[in-house]
Amino acid sequence: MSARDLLSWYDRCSRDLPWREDQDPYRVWISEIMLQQTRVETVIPYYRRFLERFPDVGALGKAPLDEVLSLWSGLGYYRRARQLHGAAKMVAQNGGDFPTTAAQLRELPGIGPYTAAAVASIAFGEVIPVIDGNVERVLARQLALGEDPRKISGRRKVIAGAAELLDNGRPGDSNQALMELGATVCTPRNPRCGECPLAGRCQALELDQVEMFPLPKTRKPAQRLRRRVALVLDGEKVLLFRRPQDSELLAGTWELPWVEADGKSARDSERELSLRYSGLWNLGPQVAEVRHSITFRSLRLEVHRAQISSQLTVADGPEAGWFAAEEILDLPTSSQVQKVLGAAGPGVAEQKNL
DNA sequence: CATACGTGGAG
DNA sequence: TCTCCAAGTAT
Repeated sequence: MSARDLLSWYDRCSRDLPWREDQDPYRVWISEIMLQQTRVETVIPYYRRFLERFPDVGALGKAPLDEVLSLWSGLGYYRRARQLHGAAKMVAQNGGDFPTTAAQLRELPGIGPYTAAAVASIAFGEVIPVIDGNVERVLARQLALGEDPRKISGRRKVIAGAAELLDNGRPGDSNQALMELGATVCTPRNPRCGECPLAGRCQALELDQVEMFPLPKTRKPAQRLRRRVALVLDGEKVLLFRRPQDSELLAGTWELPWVEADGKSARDSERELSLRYSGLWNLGPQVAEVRHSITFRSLRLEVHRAQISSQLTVADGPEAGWFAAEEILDLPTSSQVQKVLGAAGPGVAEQKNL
């Protein structure tokens, strides 16, 4: 049972993933950004589309931000897309050559300690351990760590453990092996300890308390919110508004007009809509209800048909536009919008019973 | 150091 | 339905 066992396990059992076809820094970088807090299965189709459209850092740097956001639509954490684009411009400016060390990579927007170490070790062979959620969990179990692996003291122990398991000859594979182990064997629930190449050195297993580690994180309870969403149609076209590029939430994406509904009458909502988006609003019947959750908020979206005065001067409010269904596919949108339009979009609204 | 940022799958 | 949380980063 040793670091060598981990690497040989990886050589035998690693998954075939599209970003493992080579060690091109651009491709490794894109995959690492997409994989931040996002599951492998979710990332794969996005990664393929993205690489097809932006095959190299030059292509990405030259592209309009809107197109990048559009290919990111539904993937979440949209700040990643803007920072990716910003970093691509910086790298392209530098002749297309990536920084080659973790310390230099760390300077690029969107690249923190984890991503810098991942790209440096995988693409450039730097001997540096990566610490992600998988590694924290694997090491917390190995060490039966009785403290939060994200706090200073715990983190020190995790780093030491990861460094010990690092193979100096193949740091990239070695790092991926530890993450792969966490993703496929040393899973949060129902770990498959019988298949673990490190089982012999696992203190949590020895105590028969594998699932007790790592210590649970404290979690903020989700807020419950009810919102009224206005579906304004002009023939096949839907009225959408763009969120400001500097908004904290879903920046730069297009959304349907909405207001908080909690404790408010439909009349209140009409007034708020006109205040926020300008124009005169008339809320019609509800045509759908959509549930959606977004970072500690669970949303109940009541979708209403609505009309707006024809003398709407959108120049007074946020950027607005009318779009047909096919056009919306090419727009930066969030998954929330896709859900609502799927449930109550043009042509569907009439068939909905509510 | 705590908090905010999206989303969808699993149990 | 509900809770947890996944290859983190920025503030």
